[in-house]
Amino acid sequence: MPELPEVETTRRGLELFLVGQTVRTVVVRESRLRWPIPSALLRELPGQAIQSVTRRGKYLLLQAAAGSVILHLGMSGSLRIVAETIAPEKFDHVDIVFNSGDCLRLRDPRRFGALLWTADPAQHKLLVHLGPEPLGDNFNGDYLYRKSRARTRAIKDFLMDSRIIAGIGNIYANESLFLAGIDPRRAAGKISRARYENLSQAVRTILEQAIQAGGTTLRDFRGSDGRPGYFQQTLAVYGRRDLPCRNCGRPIRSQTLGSRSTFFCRYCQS
DNA sequence: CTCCGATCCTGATGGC
DNA sequence: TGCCATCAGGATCGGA
Repeated sequence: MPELPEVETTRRGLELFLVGQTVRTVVVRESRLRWPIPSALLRELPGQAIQSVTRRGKYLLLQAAAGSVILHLGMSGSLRIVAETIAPEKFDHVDIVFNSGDCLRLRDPRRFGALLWTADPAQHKLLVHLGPEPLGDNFNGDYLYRKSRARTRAIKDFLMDSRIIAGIGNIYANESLFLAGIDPRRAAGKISRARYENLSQAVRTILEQAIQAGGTTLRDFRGSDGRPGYFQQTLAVYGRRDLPCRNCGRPIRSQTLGSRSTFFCRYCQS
């Protein structure tokens, strides 16, 4: 599934290809995604040139003069650049077609993704409440420490709250907490400043490593999109229930936390 | 503030 | 072998 690192890698690839291209038309074969594709997008986007491709959390933004396309890949979304003459396959729901004859094709079997239009991304409902970027300058141990005071919810739940930090999914919350040696069930408000410093570093490290891994696999994202668990070999705890901890060898535990599967080592995380 | 369940959807899985 | 039931999973939202 596309996580922040994969979205970032996709962004880098799209940026090279899309900036400067002008949209000729938008072809919608299935409008029912997470939200219906707004008619404003079909009305406003044709004729617009893509000025930049940016990312906010797991959202991709294609910015044009009149507004921005907001893209989210959900669980199963993928994007490819193909010639418009290539026949779409099942689940290829939308083409954004450019004057060049190429198009940006969105495939999304589960349709948890989104394709939206906004005149002003800074004001958009989905983006305006997002916390800082985990790889940005405003994210550090101090920030987490301040935000978490008097909070009783589990640290993992806290980390996955996009209003606190943008774009940390289940996998990276699990992995970051393992690297930082913090028990995912621990109350956010009872973690020391020093441990939050560790945690913020761990989040950065994990995401940067995954971007590297994603970069390798996604280099040819324009071609096919087959990519089986690019970060899989590196995962320390996620999906490793009952397998030996890579640190101490004891079995990885799993339990549901905040209605999400959670993996951790009882001995290496406290 | 916090937790819970529902929601959107399909591929993967596990049981029979 | 095949069919059916279950469920994961990102993010939002309403309700307790």
